[in-house]
Amino acid sequence: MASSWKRKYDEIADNGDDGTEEEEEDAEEDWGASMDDNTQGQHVHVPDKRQRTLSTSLHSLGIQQKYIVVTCNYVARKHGVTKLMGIKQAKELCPELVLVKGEDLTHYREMSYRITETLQKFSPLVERLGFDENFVDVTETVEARVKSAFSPQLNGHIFPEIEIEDDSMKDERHKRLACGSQIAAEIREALHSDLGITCCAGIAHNKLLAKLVAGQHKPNQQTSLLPGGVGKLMGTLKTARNIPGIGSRTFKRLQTLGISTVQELQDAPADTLQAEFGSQTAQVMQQLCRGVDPSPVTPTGPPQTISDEDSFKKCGSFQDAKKRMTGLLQSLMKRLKGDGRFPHVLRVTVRKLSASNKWTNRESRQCAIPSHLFGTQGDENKAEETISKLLDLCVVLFCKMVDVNHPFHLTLINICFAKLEARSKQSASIKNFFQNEPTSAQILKKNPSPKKAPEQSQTPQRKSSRSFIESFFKPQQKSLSFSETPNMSYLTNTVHHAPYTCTTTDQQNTEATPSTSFQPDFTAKNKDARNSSVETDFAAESCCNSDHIPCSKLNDTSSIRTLSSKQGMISSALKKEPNTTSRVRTLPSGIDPEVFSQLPPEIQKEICANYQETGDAYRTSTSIQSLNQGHQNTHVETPSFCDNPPCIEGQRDSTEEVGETSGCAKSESGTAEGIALPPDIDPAVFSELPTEMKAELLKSWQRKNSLSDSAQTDRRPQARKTGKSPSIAKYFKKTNS
DNA sequence: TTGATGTAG
DNA sequence: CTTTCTACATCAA
Repeated sequence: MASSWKRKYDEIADNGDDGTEEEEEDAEEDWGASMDDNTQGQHVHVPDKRQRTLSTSLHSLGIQQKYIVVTCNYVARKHGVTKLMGIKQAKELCPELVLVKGEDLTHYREMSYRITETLQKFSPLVERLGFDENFVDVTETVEARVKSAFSPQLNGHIFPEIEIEDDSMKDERHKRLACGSQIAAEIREALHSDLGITCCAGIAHNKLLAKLVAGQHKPNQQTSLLPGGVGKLMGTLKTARNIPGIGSRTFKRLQTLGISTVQELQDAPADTLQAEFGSQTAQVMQQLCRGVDPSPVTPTGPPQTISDEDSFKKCGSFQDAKKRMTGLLQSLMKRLKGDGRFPHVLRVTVRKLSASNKWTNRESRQCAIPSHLFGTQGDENKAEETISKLLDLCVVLFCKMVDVNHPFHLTLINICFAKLEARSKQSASIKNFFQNEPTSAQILKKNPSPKKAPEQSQTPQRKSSRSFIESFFKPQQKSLSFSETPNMSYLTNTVHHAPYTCTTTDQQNTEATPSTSFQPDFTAKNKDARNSSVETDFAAESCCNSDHIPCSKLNDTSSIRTLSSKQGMISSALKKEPNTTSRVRTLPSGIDPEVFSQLPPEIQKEICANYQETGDAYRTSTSIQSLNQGHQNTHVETPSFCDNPPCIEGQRDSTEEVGETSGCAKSESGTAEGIALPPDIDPAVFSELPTEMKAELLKSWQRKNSLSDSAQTDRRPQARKTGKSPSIAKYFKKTNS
């Protein structure tokens, strides 16, 4: 059923898309597959009546993400709907357009992994390329079959489409190709019967070619590349941009050199390319445009990061940002449960609205995740607690990029868990925290927990995968280089078999080894697209609600407060007790003092830094003020760091002070003594700096002071290049272990 | 190691 | 020329 509808959809899509790029079509098919599922009635998104109509392809259908139609079927296209078109416009053009939400990738992801698991039954060498494509190296099976004397018919299409003479099968390469095509057919059948998925496959002797041939016969078919067809296949590409590995940026640079077509790239002088891209990249491109791709099929292990993001028209308040981050953390935590590992690094990325760089402008900040956050065994009811702690970390990172004291406009927030490692099983004693942290982590790393990460079991540790283009350098397969010549690739539309693996066949004529690529049109079951409410606000967790007050107990000298109550309280406290060093320490919310005290000093520092700095900043602000003049005299508006009006008061006062004092003189003298430095700056070192440098540094600290931000990181990705004050700062940091 | 950038689907 | 979501690699600092 699924497949039949799918087939129809594909045909339609195909017909409708004549002049367009291949790759785009692939993508559409995949989304189409998901639509297919909706018509199955397993999920309630599309009414029954519509299913019928949809299945006869009379209805306009689109997949919606946010306010965009990411893809749509041919019927919709007839009405003028296109990819990435706004919902509004699409509805105007096509009022009866049926939209299916496609933001929640859960089901796509799950199906994707089931597909690669299925492929792994045929060979452990399966490399994922996104959610819907896989390369499979079937060399071993091919070798075995070739030896068995049985010579199979070639299954599926061939490229180019020529008559094959009878004795052509005497050519070893053809035999291998035929075997590869058989395997591809078997794989596709397995996908169909096990998962109800249809796909295309390409069979060739390297990944590049397998991927490219796969697209020759679109819906649910497979194509094998004959040894002599490489040149012709490359010739089918309209521009060099269509070569996998040459993205939009690279292509623009090529155009700069007057190179657009594959032919032009092939003809381009090596030095010209080298001058523009460097020798390595240049060489890779030269190989690619000739259909040469020595990169091995590198088995994909479990994901190295787990991230989730949310985009929106505007996020302009701290409160809002926290809600969104909370929502992201919640879904991330759910995903984490299914994985046997825990993240050790947390990264927050934002995209600020900016006139020019609308899409390219993402900024991120990351930090280590204190191990105790995930350390405990029972994550049962701890989830919320963990989320609240993570949120605090996120907020800190967030504030390093966004000055919440000033109006801001974000269009995206992403939270990423990285450095995924097995959790420590021992109910870590305090000692473990201190000494063995890194060690035990490393040990554990070598013994991955037998959890249930999908492909984990079979797959090799970790692939040292490289980006497409770079990957071509590395493994110089001897076999390939000499046996060379042959170009047989097998690629199936949805399935790529990459038959030869460099590793194995040392001397073997890899030439014959087929590599297949599979691109299943996996059908995701779109169970609940509904919980992925787009712009919906997530229930804010208690802890992040602004007015929520202090929590836990105090540790000797430390007072704990929730982040939200935060600012106001912190600043006022500091006012009362301006004396640095021995002052009360304020910890972020949700951090248990006892646990905190057990953390390695550097982690403690990390956690405190921002809060301390905040305090410092306030205390310091007046003295620094003068330096700030030239900068932005005014803008003293309310530094409403907290979302929570009530607690802003104290803070507001203090900042306003700052503003008012602005007229002062003492431009640099103040720098010496009366000023508190950020915690990670050694006063001794600082005092020895040239005054102008001090001024420069103070300025930069002051700028971010208002908030938290220890890293004086305020945006400015470019600051690095100009190498100014921010970057200078690091040289004066205390060596913190 | 961090953060920006490029690529891919 | 937009704008979705996720994942990975490389490279400069």
